[in-house]
Amino acid sequence: MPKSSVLSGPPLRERSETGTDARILESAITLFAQRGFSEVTVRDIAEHAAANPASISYYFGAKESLIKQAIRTVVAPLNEQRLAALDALEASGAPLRHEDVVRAMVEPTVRACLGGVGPERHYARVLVLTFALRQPFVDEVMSEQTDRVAARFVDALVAALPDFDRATMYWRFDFMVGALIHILLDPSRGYRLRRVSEGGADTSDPAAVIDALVRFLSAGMLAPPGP
Amino acid sequence: MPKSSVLSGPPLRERSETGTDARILESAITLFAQRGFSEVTVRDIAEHAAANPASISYYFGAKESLIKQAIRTVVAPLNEQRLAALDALEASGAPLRHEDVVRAMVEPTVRACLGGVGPERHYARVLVLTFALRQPFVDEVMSEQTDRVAARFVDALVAALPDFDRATMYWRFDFMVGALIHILLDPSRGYRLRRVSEGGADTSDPAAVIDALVRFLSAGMLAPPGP
DNA sequence: AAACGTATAAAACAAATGTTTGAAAAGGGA
DNA sequence: TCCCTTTTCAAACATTTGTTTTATACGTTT
Repeated sequence: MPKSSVLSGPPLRERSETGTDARILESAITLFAQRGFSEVTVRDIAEHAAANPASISYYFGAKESLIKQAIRTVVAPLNEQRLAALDALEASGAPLRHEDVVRAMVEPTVRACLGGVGPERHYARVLVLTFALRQPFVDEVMSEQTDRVAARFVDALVAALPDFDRATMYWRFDFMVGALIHILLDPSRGYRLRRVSEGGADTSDPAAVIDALVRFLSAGMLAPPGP
Repeated sequence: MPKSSVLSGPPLRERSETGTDARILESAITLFAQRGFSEVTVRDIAEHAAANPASISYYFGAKESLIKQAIRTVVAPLNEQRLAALDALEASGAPLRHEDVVRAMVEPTVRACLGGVGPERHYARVLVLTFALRQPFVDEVMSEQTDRVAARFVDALVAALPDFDRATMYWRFDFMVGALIHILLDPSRGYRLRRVSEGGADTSDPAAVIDALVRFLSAGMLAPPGP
Protein backbone atom coordinates (compact mmCIF):
# COMPACT_ATOMS: atom_id res chain seq x y z
CA MET A 1 0.00 0.00 0.00
CA PRO A 2 1.32 3.45 -0.84
CA LYS A 3 3.11 5.22 1.97
CA SER A 4 1.83 8.79 2.03
CA SER A 5 -1.84 9.37 1.42
CA VAL A 6 -1.59 13.13 1.13
CA LEU A 7 -4.83 14.87 0.34
CA SER A 8 -4.03 16.16 -3.13
CA GLY A 9 -0.27 16.32 -3.58
CA PRO A 10 0.71 14.27 -6.60
CA PRO A 11 3.59 12.07 -5.52
CA LEU A 12 2.41 9.08 -3.54
CA ARG A 13 6.04 8.06 -3.40
CA GLU A 14 9.26 9.82 -4.12
CA ARG A 15 9.89 9.73 -7.81
CA SER A 16 13.10 8.30 -9.21
CA GLU A 17 14.87 9.07 -12.46
CA THR A 18 15.49 5.61 -13.80
CA GLY A 19 13.11 3.27 -11.99
CA THR A 20 9.81 1.81 -13.00
CA ASP A 21 8.02 5.02 -12.08
CA ALA A 22 10.17 7.01 -14.50
CA ARG A 23 9.53 4.50 -17.24
CA ILE A 24 5.82 4.70 -16.62
CA LEU A 25 5.80 8.48 -16.75
CA GLU A 26 7.81 8.59 -19.94
CA SER A 27 5.62 5.98 -21.61
CA ALA A 28 2.52 7.81 -20.49
CA ILE A 29 3.75 11.07 -21.98
CA THR A 30 4.67 9.47 -25.27
CA LEU A 31 1.41 7.63 -25.63
CA PHE A 32 -0.75 10.50 -24.44
CA ALA A 33 0.85 12.83 -26.94
CA GLN A 34 0.36 10.29 -29.69
CA ARG A 35 -3.22 9.31 -29.11
CA GLY A 36 -4.81 11.46 -26.40
CA PHE A 37 -5.49 10.98 -22.72
CA SER A 38 -8.69 8.98 -22.83
CA GLU A 39 -7.60 6.89 -25.77
CA VAL A 40 -4.63 5.47 -23.91
CA THR A 41 -5.39 2.89 -21.23
CA VAL A 42 -3.34 2.16 -18.17
CA ARG A 43 -2.69 -1.23 -19.67
CA ASP A 44 -1.27 0.40 -22.80
CA ILE A 45 1.04 2.45 -20.64
CA ALA A 46 2.07 -0.50 -18.53
CA GLU A 47 2.87 -2.59 -21.55
CA HIS A 48 4.86 0.21 -23.19
CA ALA A 49 6.81 0.67 -19.97
CA ALA A 50 7.28 -3.07 -19.45
CA ALA A 51 5.59 -2.75 -16.10
CA ASN A 52 2.56 -4.15 -14.38
CA PRO A 53 -0.73 -2.25 -14.61
CA ALA A 54 -0.94 -2.24 -10.86
CA SER A 55 2.33 -0.36 -10.58
CA ILE A 56 0.66 2.68 -12.08
CA SER A 57 -1.75 2.94 -9.21
CA TYR A 58 1.10 2.11 -6.91
CA TYR A 59 3.25 5.02 -8.02
CA PHE A 60 0.77 7.56 -9.30
CA GLY A 61 -2.57 6.77 -7.75
CA ALA A 62 -5.43 7.34 -10.15
CA LYS A 63 -5.01 7.85 -13.87
CA GLU A 64 -6.04 11.46 -13.45
CA SER A 65 -2.99 12.30 -11.40
CA LEU A 66 -0.77 10.50 -13.86
CA ILE A 67 -2.20 12.75 -16.55
CA LYS A 68 -1.60 15.82 -14.42
CA GLN A 69 1.95 14.74 -13.74
CA ALA A 70 2.52 14.08 -17.42
CA ILE A 71 1.34 17.56 -18.31
CA ARG A 72 3.56 19.13 -15.68
CA THR A 73 6.57 17.17 -16.82
CA VAL A 74 6.11 18.28 -20.40
CA VAL A 75 5.18 21.89 -19.84
CA ALA A 76 7.44 22.93 -16.99
CA PRO A 77 10.85 22.66 -18.68
CA LEU A 78 9.73 24.66 -21.69
CA ASN A 79 8.37 27.42 -19.52
CA GLU A 80 11.67 27.48 -17.66
CA GLN A 81 13.56 27.85 -20.92
CA ARG A 82 11.33 30.65 -22.10
CA LEU A 83 11.58 32.58 -18.88
CA ALA A 84 15.34 32.09 -18.92
CA ALA A 85 15.51 33.50 -22.44
CA LEU A 86 13.47 36.48 -21.32
CA ASP A 87 15.68 36.96 -18.27
CA ALA A 88 18.73 36.96 -20.49
CA LEU A 89 17.22 39.66 -22.68
CA GLU A 90 16.36 41.85 -19.75
CA ALA A 91 19.67 41.27 -18.00
CA SER A 92 21.56 42.56 -21.02
CA GLY A 93 20.53 46.09 -20.13
CA ALA A 94 19.75 46.94 -23.75
CA PRO A 95 16.21 48.10 -24.49
CA LEU A 96 13.86 45.24 -25.27
CA ARG A 97 13.10 44.61 -28.92
CA HIS A 98 9.76 43.02 -29.61
CA GLU A 99 11.16 40.55 -32.11
CA ASP A 100 13.53 39.25 -29.45
CA VAL A 101 10.63 38.72 -27.09
CA VAL A 102 8.84 36.82 -29.80
CA ARG A 103 11.94 34.76 -30.37
CA ALA A 104 12.26 33.97 -26.67
CA MET A 105 8.83 32.42 -26.88
CA VAL A 106 9.22 30.69 -30.22
CA GLU A 107 12.74 29.36 -30.25
CA PRO A 108 12.72 27.01 -27.24
CA THR A 109 9.36 25.64 -28.27
CA VAL A 110 10.32 24.85 -31.83
CA ARG A 111 13.66 23.40 -30.83
CA ALA A 112 12.01 21.20 -28.24
CA CYS A 113 9.27 19.90 -30.53
CA LEU A 114 11.50 19.44 -33.57
CA GLY A 115 14.43 17.32 -32.59
CA GLY A 116 14.32 17.69 -28.82
CA VAL A 117 15.01 14.68 -26.64
CA GLY A 118 13.40 15.45 -23.27
CA PRO A 119 9.74 15.09 -22.36
CA GLU A 120 9.19 18.64 -23.59
CA ARG A 121 9.43 17.40 -27.15
CA HIS A 122 5.77 16.49 -26.81
CA TYR A 123 4.81 19.98 -25.78
CA ALA A 124 2.73 20.99 -28.77
CA ARG A 125 0.51 17.95 -28.79
CA VAL A 126 0.06 17.85 -25.04
CA LEU A 127 -0.79 21.52 -24.96
CA VAL A 128 -3.37 21.19 -27.68
CA LEU A 129 -4.89 18.23 -25.92
CA THR A 130 -5.26 20.19 -22.71
CA PHE A 131 -6.74 23.12 -24.59
CA ALA A 132 -9.10 20.92 -26.52
CA LEU A 133 -10.30 18.88 -23.60
CA ARG A 134 -10.53 21.51 -20.95
CA GLN A 135 -11.51 19.17 -18.19
CA PRO A 136 -11.37 20.99 -14.88
CA PHE A 137 -8.51 19.01 -13.45
CA VAL A 138 -6.50 19.62 -16.60
CA ASP A 139 -7.32 23.31 -16.63
CA GLU A 140 -5.95 23.57 -13.14
CA VAL A 141 -2.56 22.23 -14.08
CA MET A 142 -2.42 24.34 -17.22
CA SER A 143 -3.16 27.52 -15.37
CA GLU A 144 -0.70 26.67 -12.60
CA GLN A 145 2.02 26.16 -15.21
CA THR A 146 1.34 28.81 -17.79
CA ASP A 147 -0.39 31.89 -16.39
CA ARG A 148 2.68 33.55 -14.96
CA VAL A 149 4.61 32.93 -18.16
CA ALA A 150 1.91 34.63 -20.21
CA ALA A 151 1.88 37.59 -17.87
CA ARG A 152 5.65 37.97 -18.02
CA PHE A 153 5.70 37.87 -21.80
CA VAL A 154 2.91 40.39 -22.16
CA ASP A 155 4.83 42.66 -19.79
CA ALA A 156 7.87 42.31 -21.99
CA LEU A 157 5.89 43.00 -25.16
CA VAL A 158 4.38 46.11 -23.64
CA ALA A 159 7.82 47.23 -22.55
CA ALA A 160 9.16 46.71 -26.06
CA LEU A 161 6.21 48.43 -27.72
CA PRO A 162 5.02 51.13 -25.33
CA ASP A 163 2.68 52.65 -27.90
CA PHE A 164 0.32 49.68 -27.67
CA ASP A 165 -1.94 49.10 -24.74
CA ARG A 166 -1.82 46.03 -22.60
CA ALA A 167 -5.16 44.60 -23.81
CA THR A 168 -3.98 44.61 -27.41
CA MET A 169 -0.84 42.80 -26.42
CA TYR A 170 -2.81 40.12 -24.64
CA TRP A 171 -4.69 39.44 -27.84
CA ARG A 172 -1.51 39.27 -29.82
CA PHE A 173 0.28 37.07 -27.35
CA ASP A 174 -2.55 34.57 -27.71
CA PHE A 175 -2.37 34.81 -31.50
CA MET A 176 1.30 33.97 -31.19
CA VAL A 177 0.65 30.94 -29.02
CA GLY A 178 -1.99 29.71 -31.44
CA ALA A 179 0.20 30.01 -34.50
CA LEU A 180 3.17 28.49 -32.71
CA ILE A 181 1.37 25.46 -31.39
CA HIS A 182 -0.55 24.82 -34.54
CA ILE A 183 2.47 24.70 -36.78
CA LEU A 184 4.19 22.26 -34.43
CA LEU A 185 1.24 20.00 -34.08
CA ASP A 186 1.86 17.66 -36.89
CA PRO A 187 3.32 14.41 -35.65
CA SER A 188 4.85 13.42 -38.92
CA ARG A 189 6.75 16.66 -39.15
CA GLY A 190 4.80 18.80 -41.50
CA TYR A 191 3.04 15.98 -43.22
CA ARG A 192 -0.13 17.92 -43.70
CA LEU A 193 1.59 21.11 -44.70
CA ARG A 194 3.86 19.32 -47.10
CA ARG A 195 1.08 17.32 -48.69
CA VAL A 196 -1.07 20.37 -49.15
CA SER A 197 1.76 22.45 -50.49
CA GLU A 198 3.08 19.76 -52.81
CA GLY A 199 6.53 19.85 -51.30
CA GLY A 200 6.80 23.61 -51.16
CA ALA A 201 6.98 23.92 -47.40
CA ASP A 202 7.95 21.53 -44.69
CA THR A 203 8.62 21.72 -41.02
CA SER A 204 11.65 19.49 -40.71
CA ASP A 205 14.18 22.29 -40.29
CA PRO A 206 13.83 23.97 -36.89
CA ALA A 207 15.77 27.07 -37.90
CA ALA A 208 13.51 27.63 -40.90
CA VAL A 209 10.39 27.25 -38.79
CA ILE A 210 11.72 29.64 -36.18
CA ASP A 211 12.63 32.18 -38.81
CA ALA A 212 9.27 32.01 -40.54
CA LEU A 213 7.42 32.30 -37.25
CA VAL A 214 9.45 35.17 -35.88
CA ARG A 215 9.12 37.17 -39.08
CA PHE A 216 5.39 36.72 -39.28
CA LEU A 217 4.66 37.27 -35.61
CA SER A 218 6.97 40.23 -35.19
CA ALA A 219 5.31 41.97 -38.09
CA GLY A 220 1.93 41.19 -36.60
CA MET A 221 2.92 42.70 -33.27
CA LEU A 222 3.66 45.97 -35.05
CA ALA A 223 0.28 46.17 -36.73
CA PRO A 224 -1.54 49.46 -36.12
CA PRO A 225 -3.90 49.11 -33.19
CA GLY A 226 -7.63 49.62 -33.58
CA PRO A 227 -9.42 52.94 -33.20
CA MET B 1 -32.24 -3.69 -39.40
CA PRO B 2 -30.89 -0.70 -41.33
CA LYS B 3 -31.81 -0.57 -44.99
CA SER B 4 -28.69 0.17 -46.95
CA SER B 5 -25.49 -1.49 -45.88
CA VAL B 6 -23.23 0.49 -48.19
CA LEU B 7 -19.58 -0.31 -47.89
CA SER B 8 -18.35 2.96 -46.43
CA GLY B 9 -20.88 5.68 -47.16
CA PRO B 10 -21.97 7.31 -43.94
CA PRO B 11 -25.78 7.39 -44.08
CA LEU B 12 -27.25 4.04 -43.21
CA ARG B 13 -30.60 5.73 -43.70
CA GLU B 14 -31.63 8.97 -45.26
CA ARG B 15 -31.12 11.70 -42.73
CA SER B 16 -34.01 13.93 -41.75
CA GLU B 17 -33.94 17.49 -40.44
CA THR B 18 -36.18 17.24 -37.43
CA GLY B 19 -36.39 13.56 -36.50
CA THR B 20 -34.60 11.50 -33.91
CA ASP B 21 -31.55 11.23 -36.13
CA ALA B 22 -31.23 15.01 -36.30
CA ARG B 23 -31.57 15.29 -32.55
CA ILE B 24 -28.89 12.69 -32.05
CA LEU B 25 -26.49 14.41 -34.42
CA GLU B 26 -27.00 17.78 -32.80
CA SER B 27 -26.56 16.37 -29.30
CA ALA B 28 -23.47 14.53 -30.40
CA ILE B 29 -21.92 17.69 -31.81
CA THR B 30 -22.68 19.70 -28.71
CA LEU B 31 -21.33 17.10 -26.33
CA PHE B 32 -18.29 16.24 -28.43
CA ALA B 33 -17.33 19.89 -28.62
CA GLN B 34 -17.79 20.27 -24.90
CA ARG B 35 -15.92 17.24 -23.66
CA GLY B 36 -14.18 15.45 -26.52
CA PHE B 37 -15.00 12.40 -28.60
CA SER B 38 -13.85 9.62 -26.32
CA GLU B 39 -15.14 11.29 -23.20
CA VAL B 40 -18.72 11.30 -24.44
CA THR B 41 -20.49 7.95 -24.44
CA VAL B 42 -23.30 6.90 -26.72
CA ARG B 43 -25.49 6.80 -23.64
CA ASP B 44 -24.65 10.43 -22.90
CA ILE B 45 -25.65 11.36 -26.41
CA ALA B 46 -28.84 9.32 -26.29
CA GLU B 47 -29.88 10.87 -23.02
CA HIS B 48 -29.16 14.40 -24.23
CA ALA B 49 -31.18 13.71 -27.37
CA ALA B 50 -34.00 12.01 -25.46
CA ALA B 51 -33.48 8.91 -27.55
CA ASN B 52 -32.63 5.29 -27.01
CA PRO B 53 -28.96 4.27 -27.13
CA ALA B 54 -29.81 1.69 -29.74
CA SER B 55 -31.13 4.36 -32.08
CA ILE B 56 -27.60 5.65 -32.50
CA SER B 57 -26.45 2.39 -34.01
CA TYR B 58 -29.70 2.28 -35.92
CA TYR B 59 -29.16 5.62 -37.64
CA PHE B 60 -25.42 6.06 -37.66
CA GLY B 61 -23.87 2.63 -37.30
CA ALA B 62 -20.78 2.68 -35.15
CA LYS B 63 -19.75 5.57 -32.96
CA GLU B 64 -16.87 6.25 -35.31
CA SER B 65 -19.15 7.16 -38.16
CA LEU B 66 -21.22 9.36 -35.90
CA ILE B 67 -18.02 11.21 -35.05
CA LYS B 68 -17.16 11.54 -38.71
CA GLN B 69 -20.63 12.81 -39.50
CA ALA B 70 -20.44 15.28 -36.63
CA ILE B 71 -17.16 16.66 -37.94
CA ARG B 72 -18.54 17.01 -41.44
CA THR B 73 -21.66 18.75 -40.22
CA VAL B 74 -19.64 21.29 -38.27
CA VAL B 75 -16.87 21.94 -40.76
CA ALA B 76 -18.68 21.93 -44.09
CA PRO B 77 -20.90 25.02 -43.65
CA LEU B 78 -17.99 27.16 -42.54
CA ASN B 79 -15.89 26.13 -45.48
CA GLU B 80 -18.80 26.99 -47.76
CA GLN B 81 -19.05 30.44 -46.23
CA ARG B 82 -15.36 31.04 -46.59
CA LEU B 83 -15.25 29.95 -50.19
CA ALA B 84 -18.30 32.11 -50.91
CA ALA B 85 -16.56 35.12 -49.40
CA LEU B 86 -13.55 34.42 -51.54
CA ASP B 87 -15.71 34.02 -54.63
CA ALA B 88 -17.34 37.37 -53.92
CA LEU B 89 -13.94 39.02 -53.70
CA GLU B 90 -12.78 37.53 -56.95
CA ALA B 91 -16.05 38.19 -58.75
CA SER B 92 -15.79 41.88 -57.98
CA GLY B 93 -13.09 42.18 -60.59
CA ALA B 94 -10.99 44.45 -58.43
CA PRO B 95 -7.45 43.25 -57.64
CA LEU B 96 -7.31 41.05 -54.55
CA ARG B 97 -6.10 42.70 -51.37
CA HIS B 98 -4.44 40.37 -48.92
CA GLU B 99 -6.31 41.81 -45.94
CA ASP B 100 -9.59 40.97 -47.63
CA VAL B 101 -8.45 37.40 -48.14
CA VAL B 102 -7.56 37.22 -44.47
CA ARG B 103 -10.95 38.61 -43.60
CA ALA B 104 -12.70 36.05 -45.78
CA MET B 105 -11.09 33.39 -43.67
CA VAL B 106 -11.51 35.05 -40.29
CA GLU B 107 -14.91 36.68 -40.38
CA PRO B 108 -17.18 33.66 -40.97
CA THR B 109 -15.28 31.65 -38.42
CA VAL B 110 -15.47 34.22 -35.66
CA ARG B 111 -19.12 35.01 -36.35
CA ALA B 112 -19.98 31.32 -36.28
CA CYS B 113 -18.14 30.55 -33.06
CA LEU B 114 -19.20 33.71 -31.23
CA GLY B 115 -22.94 33.94 -31.35
CA GLY B 116 -23.68 31.59 -34.21
CA VAL B 117 -26.66 29.28 -34.01
CA GLY B 118 -25.95 26.42 -36.43
CA PRO B 119 -23.73 23.41 -35.84
CA GLU B 120 -20.80 25.44 -37.12
CA ARG B 121 -20.75 27.36 -33.85
CA HIS B 122 -18.71 24.46 -32.47
CA TYR B 123 -16.14 24.74 -35.20
CA ALA B 124 -13.16 25.84 -33.16
CA ARG B 125 -13.41 23.14 -30.55
CA VAL B 126 -14.18 20.38 -33.01
CA LEU B 127 -11.31 21.40 -35.22
CA VAL B 128 -8.86 21.44 -32.36
CA LEU B 129 -10.06 18.04 -31.26
CA THR B 130 -9.48 16.59 -34.69
CA PHE B 131 -6.04 18.20 -34.87
CA ALA B 132 -5.13 17.03 -31.41
CA LEU B 133 -6.32 13.47 -31.79
CA ARG B 134 -5.26 12.76 -35.31
CA GLN B 135 -6.77 9.32 -35.47
CA PRO B 136 -6.68 8.05 -39.03
CA PHE B 137 -10.41 8.02 -39.53
CA VAL B 138 -10.63 11.60 -38.28
CA ASP B 139 -7.74 12.70 -40.42
CA GLU B 140 -9.55 11.40 -43.45
CA VAL B 141 -12.62 13.53 -42.86
CA MET B 142 -10.54 16.58 -42.07
CA SER B 143 -8.53 16.32 -45.23
CA GLU B 144 -11.63 15.67 -47.33
CA GLN B 145 -13.22 18.82 -45.93
CA THR B 146 -10.36 21.23 -45.64
CA ASP B 147 -7.59 20.60 -48.14
CA ARG B 148 -9.21 22.30 -51.09
CA VAL B 149 -10.11 25.33 -48.97
CA ALA B 150 -6.52 25.72 -47.86
CA ALA B 151 -5.32 25.47 -51.44
CA ARG B 152 -7.79 28.09 -52.64
CA PHE B 153 -6.84 30.53 -49.92
CA VAL B 154 -3.15 30.13 -50.53
CA ASP B 155 -3.81 30.77 -54.20
CA ALA B 156 -5.63 33.95 -53.28
CA LEU B 157 -2.87 35.08 -50.95
CA VAL B 158 -0.27 34.51 -53.61
CA ALA B 159 -2.41 36.44 -56.09
CA ALA B 160 -2.72 39.32 -53.66
CA LEU B 161 0.98 39.33 -52.77
CA PRO B 162 2.85 38.20 -55.88
CA ASP B 163 6.22 39.11 -54.39
CA PHE B 164 6.05 36.19 -51.98
CA ASP B 165 6.54 32.64 -53.01
CA ARG B 166 3.95 29.97 -52.55
CA ALA B 167 5.83 28.06 -49.84
CA THR B 168 5.99 31.14 -47.65
CA MET B 169 2.29 31.65 -48.03
CA TYR B 170 1.60 28.09 -46.99
CA TRP B 171 3.44 28.73 -43.76
CA ARG B 172 1.54 31.91 -43.15
CA PHE B 173 -1.81 30.43 -43.96
CA ASP B 174 -1.18 27.83 -41.30
CA PHE B 175 -0.11 30.51 -38.83
CA MET B 176 -3.41 32.22 -39.54
CA VAL B 177 -5.40 29.08 -38.90
CA GLY B 178 -3.55 28.47 -35.65
CA ALA B 179 -4.13 31.96 -34.30
CA LEU B 180 -7.75 31.96 -35.40
CA ILE B 181 -8.66 28.65 -33.85
CA HIS B 182 -6.76 29.24 -30.67
CA ILE B 183 -8.43 32.54 -29.86
CA LEU B 184 -11.86 30.99 -30.40
CA LEU B 185 -11.16 27.93 -28.37
CA ASP B 186 -12.28 29.12 -25.02
CA PRO B 187 -15.70 27.77 -24.22
CA SER B 188 -16.57 30.43 -21.72
CA ARG B 189 -15.87 33.16 -24.20
CA GLY B 190 -12.45 34.42 -23.38
CA TYR B 191 -12.47 33.26 -19.83
CA ARG B 192 -8.80 32.44 -19.84
CA LEU B 193 -7.80 35.55 -21.70
CA ARG B 194 -9.91 37.75 -19.50
CA ARG B 195 -8.65 36.21 -16.30
CA VAL B 196 -5.06 36.48 -17.35
CA SER B 197 -5.45 40.02 -18.59
CA GLU B 198 -7.42 41.21 -15.58
CA GLY B 199 -10.31 42.39 -17.66
CA GLY B 200 -8.23 44.11 -20.29
CA ALA B 201 -9.23 41.89 -23.17
CA ASP B 202 -12.18 39.67 -23.78
CA THR B 203 -13.59 37.79 -26.67
CA SER B 204 -17.28 38.50 -26.28
CA ASP B 205 -17.52 41.01 -29.12
CA PRO B 206 -17.17 39.30 -32.52
CA ALA B 207 -16.40 42.53 -34.36
CA ALA B 208 -13.56 43.33 -31.99
CA VAL B 209 -12.09 39.86 -32.34
CA ILE B 210 -12.32 40.04 -36.10
CA ASP B 211 -10.69 43.43 -36.18
CA ALA B 212 -7.84 42.39 -33.90
CA LEU B 213 -7.23 39.22 -35.88
CA VAL B 214 -7.33 40.86 -39.30
CA ARG B 215 -4.96 43.60 -38.27
CA PHE B 216 -2.45 41.23 -36.77
CA LEU B 217 -2.59 38.62 -39.50
CA SER B 218 -2.57 41.08 -42.38
CA ALA B 219 0.54 42.72 -41.00
CA GLY B 220 2.12 39.30 -40.60
CA MET B 221 1.37 38.42 -44.21
CA LEU B 222 3.37 41.45 -45.29
CA ALA B 223 6.45 40.55 -43.28
CA PRO B 224 9.64 40.46 -45.33
CA PRO B 225 10.36 36.93 -46.51
CA GLY B 226 13.53 35.11 -45.56
CA PRO B 227 16.79 35.25 -47.48
C1' DA C 1 20.10 -15.39 9.24
C1' DA C 2 16.15 -13.01 10.47
C1' DA C 3 13.18 -9.23 9.85
C1' DC C 4 11.33 -5.47 7.69
C1' DG C 5 10.02 -1.93 4.44
C1' DT C 6 9.79 -1.87 -0.56
C1' DA C 7 8.66 -3.43 -5.12
C1' DT C 8 6.55 -6.56 -8.56
C1' DA C 9 3.23 -9.78 -10.25
C1' DA C 10 -1.05 -12.29 -11.45
C1' DA C 11 -5.60 -12.31 -10.65
C1' DA C 12 -9.91 -10.55 -9.44
C1' DC C 13 -13.44 -6.71 -9.10
C1' DA C 14 -17.04 -3.84 -10.11
C1' DA C 15 -18.40 -0.48 -13.22
C1' DA C 16 -18.83 1.33 -17.79
C1' DT C 17 -18.53 0.84 -22.68
C1' DG C 18 -20.13 0.08 -27.74
C1' DT C 19 -23.18 -2.79 -29.94
C1' DT C 20 -26.86 -6.32 -30.87
C1' DT C 21 -31.12 -8.60 -30.08
C1' DG C 22 -35.88 -9.31 -30.33
C1' DA C 23 -40.12 -7.71 -29.59
C1' DA C 24 -43.43 -4.07 -29.36
C1' DA C 25 -45.33 0.24 -31.28
C1' DA C 26 -46.28 3.53 -35.02
C1' DG C 27 -47.12 4.72 -39.58
C1' DG C 28 -48.95 4.35 -44.23
C1' DG C 29 -50.90 2.72 -48.24
C1' DA C 30 -53.94 -1.28 -50.51
C1' DT D 1 -59.16 -3.73 -41.94
C1' DC D 2 -54.94 -6.01 -43.22
C1' DC D 3 -50.15 -6.07 -44.44
C1' DC D 4 -45.78 -4.41 -44.61
C1' DT D 5 -42.14 -1.25 -43.51
C1' DT D 6 -40.09 1.85 -40.36
C1' DT D 7 -39.11 3.27 -35.83
C1' DT D 8 -38.64 2.80 -30.81
C1' DC D 9 -37.45 0.57 -26.63
C1' DA D 10 -35.79 -2.36 -22.82
C1' DA D 11 -32.83 -5.81 -22.04
C1' DA D 12 -28.84 -8.42 -22.79
C1' DC D 13 -24.02 -9.16 -24.73
C1' DA D 14 -19.32 -9.45 -24.66
C1' DT D 15 -15.35 -6.42 -23.87
C1' DT D 16 -12.76 -3.17 -21.88
C1' DT D 17 -11.98 0.01 -18.37
C1' DG D 18 -9.57 1.80 -13.86
C1' DT D 19 -8.49 0.05 -9.59
C1' DT D 20 -7.78 -3.23 -5.64
C1' DT D 21 -6.44 -7.35 -3.65
C1' DT D 22 -3.32 -10.81 -2.24
C1' DA D 23 0.72 -13.05 -2.45
C1' DT D 24 5.51 -13.45 -3.63
C1' DA D 25 10.17 -11.76 -4.43
C1' DC D 26 13.78 -8.22 -3.49
C1' DG D 27 17.13 -5.66 -0.88
C1' DT D 28 18.84 -3.60 3.11
C1' DT D 29 19.68 -3.45 7.98
C1' DT D 30 20.16 -5.54 12.32
